[in-house]
Amino acid sequence: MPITMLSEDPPSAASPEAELSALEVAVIDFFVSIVKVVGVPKSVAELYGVLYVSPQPLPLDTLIQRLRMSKGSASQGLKLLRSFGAVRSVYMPGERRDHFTAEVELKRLAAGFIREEIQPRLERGQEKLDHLNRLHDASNESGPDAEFYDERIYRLSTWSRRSREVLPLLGQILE
Amino acid sequence: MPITMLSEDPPSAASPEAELSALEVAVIDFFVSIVKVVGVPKSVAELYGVLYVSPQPLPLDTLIQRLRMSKGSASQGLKLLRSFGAVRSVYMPGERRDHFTAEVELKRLAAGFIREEIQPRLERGQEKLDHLNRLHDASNESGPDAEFYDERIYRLSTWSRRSREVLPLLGQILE
DNA sequence: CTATTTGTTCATTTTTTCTTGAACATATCA
DNA sequence: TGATATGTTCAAGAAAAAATGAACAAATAG
Repeated sequence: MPITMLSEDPPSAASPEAELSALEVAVIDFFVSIVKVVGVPKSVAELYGVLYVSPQPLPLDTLIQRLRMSKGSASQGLKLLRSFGAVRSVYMPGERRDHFTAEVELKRLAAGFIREEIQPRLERGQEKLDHLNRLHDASNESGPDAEFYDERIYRLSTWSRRSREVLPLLGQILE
Repeated sequence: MPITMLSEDPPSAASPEAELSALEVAVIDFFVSIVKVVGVPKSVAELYGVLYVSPQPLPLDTLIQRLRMSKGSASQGLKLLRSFGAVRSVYMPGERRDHFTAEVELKRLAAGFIREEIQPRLERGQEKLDHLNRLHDASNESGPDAEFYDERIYRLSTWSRRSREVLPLLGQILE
């Protein structure tokens, strides 16, 4: 986020091509700094940041102009944000273009992210684990370390189960 | 993990340059499949996988030979794993080289990862948030959307606090 | 129906991240 | 001490991920 985009004026939806305000820059900066935790591209954090501090829903154009971002990135970023439920498109009477607004409940954000990003990975892990179990059952290992292998493989199943138990809880904990 | 490295033989620490066994490949495959959740390089998952199914602690050489990995990657990967507490180096009587063994308690693994990777990021986020708050206090905004901005900025603090509360809990939940 | 606006997809380019390998440091042995 | 073994660091190359921009599709206004 170039410092040169700073503006003293308050952010305004009335002027789509206005520079980002100091407030907007600071909010975006916050989102960009934490978004790496969840492995999402910076551009997505930028989009979310602008929508987060916008009193009005904004159309694609406005986001592109204010963030100096390509249409492709913006379109894909919004698609991702919508899949998480982090952004919704809002009907604006008399407006032809889609307008987007940010979902701001932490609980929902977390739930969407877990559902779309974490769960699928855990499922793929589970498939690998099934394969591993079949392999182990078939081999009928009987060396001196047989017990060790049994234990380690069994432990993976425990991990897998534990993770699947904890994830939904996480959603509940967040208020 | 090339399929050509498959071996029907049981994994053996006695033969450091032996091909990876089918069991080892399957275990590594499992770790590689889930490691993207935590944003750690594949090579690190491979190292951990080999140690996880090894009845004996293994030295760097062995890991390099069996995984066909460069010395640099192996050294750095082990450093990272040690920082998480996912791998410990073990004293082996009469052995000159360091030997490594995997920590297998999910609770400890999670705690180490949170401490080393998540917490620092949240702290940097908190700094950004402090900056944002100073900015907002100084500006003394009074437009029609003043309340809206107040609410959104306040909400970020709530998120930040909530995250810091939940993380330690996570460690406790995992048995 | 046609022209225009709006939005998506995807091949290419750019950026970031990971891996390698060689130089350097450190420790141990003879 | 010098020679060898072990391990780390880091610049450069390779691989992966993200961003761009142009072609395409869909919708709507005239």
